Amino acid sequence: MPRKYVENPNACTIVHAMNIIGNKWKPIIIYLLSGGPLRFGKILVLLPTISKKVLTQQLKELDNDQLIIRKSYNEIPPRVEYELSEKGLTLLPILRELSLWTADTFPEIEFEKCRIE
Amino acid sequence: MPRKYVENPNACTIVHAMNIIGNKWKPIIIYLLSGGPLRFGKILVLLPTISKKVLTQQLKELDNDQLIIRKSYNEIPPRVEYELSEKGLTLLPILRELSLWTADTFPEIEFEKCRIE
DNA sequence: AAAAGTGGTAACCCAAAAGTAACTTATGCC
DNA sequence: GGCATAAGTTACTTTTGGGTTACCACTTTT
Repeated sequence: MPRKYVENPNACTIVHAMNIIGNKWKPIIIYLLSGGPLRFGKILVLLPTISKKVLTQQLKELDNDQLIIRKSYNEIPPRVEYELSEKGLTLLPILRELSLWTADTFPEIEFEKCRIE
Repeated sequence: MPRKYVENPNACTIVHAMNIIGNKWKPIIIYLLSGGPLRFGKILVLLPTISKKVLTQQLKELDNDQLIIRKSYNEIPPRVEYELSEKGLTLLPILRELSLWTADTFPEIEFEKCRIE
C-alpha cells in the first residue's frame, strides 16, 4: 500500500512544526523556559498537573529536537537544568505572537478555560 | 479534588491556541483554505489520507471556534463550502511564520518526513 | 428501476498518549 | 543503620484521537 503525501508543499513544514510542538505540554514548557533555565523539579511544581513520567518524556523529545539543552551536574542528589537552545529561542517570538493572537481573537477566554487537569 | 492551573498567565493563551489548532489536521486544513473556499469533497481529495468522519469533525470544531465559515447551499446533491473567517485569516501569517521557522530551523527535513498516513 | 452524486452520521475498533504508583540510585546527614 | 533528596524509570491502567465500514437522504441521470 503506497503512502501518500499532502499536496500543498508548505503543509510539510506545518506538519513538522506540529509534530515538534503541537501537543499538550511542549509549548507550555518552552514558554516556561523563556524565563531562564529551570530544574526538573521546579518545572514539575510550575506545572502542577503534569506527571513525572510525561515531563521526562517531553523534555527528552524537546532535547532530541534540539529546542532545549539538558545540563546534568554530577551531584548527589542529582541536579539537572533545562534551558532553551538557539533553536528554542527563535521559536519564542512566534509563540508570543500566537499567544497575542489568542488573547485578541478570544478575549472571552478566562483562566477557567485553561485548566490543565 | 480541586483543579489546578498553570502558574504562568501567558501559558493560558498558549494552551488555548493549542486546543484550537494543535492537532494533526487543523493547521493543514487552515492552510488549504488559505487558497480560497473549498468544498467538502475537494478537501477530502486534497488530503488523501484523512477520513470522512475525521474531516467532518475537524471542520465542525473549526467552525465552532469560528476560524472557518460553513456555507451550505440548499441543493441536491448537497453542496457545502468552507472558507476562512476573519479570525482564521488573522491566524494565517502566524502559521506562515511557523512554517518558515521550521524550514529555517530544520533544513534537513524532507517530504519523506511529512507522510500523512 | 437502478445507479450516481454529495455530505454527512452511527457503531465499532485500535494505537498512541497520558496518568498512577511504586521503585531506583548514590550520597550526606542524624 | 536509617532517612531524606532529586531525577528519574518501570509496569500498569485509562483516555483520547483517529480510522473503517456501512448506511442515509434526496434528486437527477441512465
